Amino acid sequence: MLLPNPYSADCPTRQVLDRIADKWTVLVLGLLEAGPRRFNRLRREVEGLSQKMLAQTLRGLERDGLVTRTAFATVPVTVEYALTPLGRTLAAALRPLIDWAEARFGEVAAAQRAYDARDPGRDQAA
Amino acid sequence: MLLPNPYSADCPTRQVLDRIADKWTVLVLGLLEAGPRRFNRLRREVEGLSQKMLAQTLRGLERDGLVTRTAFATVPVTVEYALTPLGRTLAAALRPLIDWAEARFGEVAAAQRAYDARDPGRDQAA
DNA sequence: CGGCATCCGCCCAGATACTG
DNA sequence: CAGTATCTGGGCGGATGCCG
Repeated sequence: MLLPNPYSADCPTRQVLDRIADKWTVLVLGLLEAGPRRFNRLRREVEGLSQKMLAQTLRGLERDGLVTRTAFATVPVTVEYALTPLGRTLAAALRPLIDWAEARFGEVAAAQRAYDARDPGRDQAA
Repeated sequence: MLLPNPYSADCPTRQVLDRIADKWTVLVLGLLEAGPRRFNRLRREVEGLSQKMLAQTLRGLERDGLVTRTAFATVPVTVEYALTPLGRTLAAALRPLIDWAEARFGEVAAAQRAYDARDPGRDQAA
């Protein structure tokens, strides 16, 4: 087998990264890591996530074998989403990223302010 | 200070995650982790990355204090991009994700095939 | 409750041309 | 080489309405 190379356009790892690149995937996976959740609960817990995008995100995750969708025949119907074992391994791989964001966001924000405040024309020279 | 909460729309960590969510950021950071790179080299090494999107991505990374841009007064001009210390910590946090993609993409692809081949109407019930 | 279908506006990304 | 400027179209995502 050829080495997987995300820098090649047709490599499957690119598809995987593209899914992660989805605006909501990381957040949804993060919530499901704590336990199964119902549709509207996820919707409420991720601020700014529309019902359409949530449905779309969940279908994509289900298709990739990362979450399971289970419908209970209650009235009205109840649907629960949960991580698969594979999904749990991805959530674990994402953990350092979440931690980084929480630990370093202050430095990023400071860099942004410094960048925006500097002389617009200037340039790092050498 | 309030706890950073990526699930709140106005939390700065959301901005950080949104940057990672960029289609190209992870790939560019991955390349720069191996050492400084010039503009056109990056462009060539990431298949499918247009010059416009690369410029845009690099400007965003520079603004966030994750990469430095250094211009050499050669003819024609030479520009080199390199990770900052902060950028290196992010690249390190991204490593498990890259490794996951390379290790597990086969399972994801298999799940996709199984999903697409199944009876379109069916549904996981309980 | 948990969706799907439809419509639509807006932004993003590609293509192209030009510049220091 | 390393960009910026401008135009343009397609698609993403929001809003709304309907259904099991």
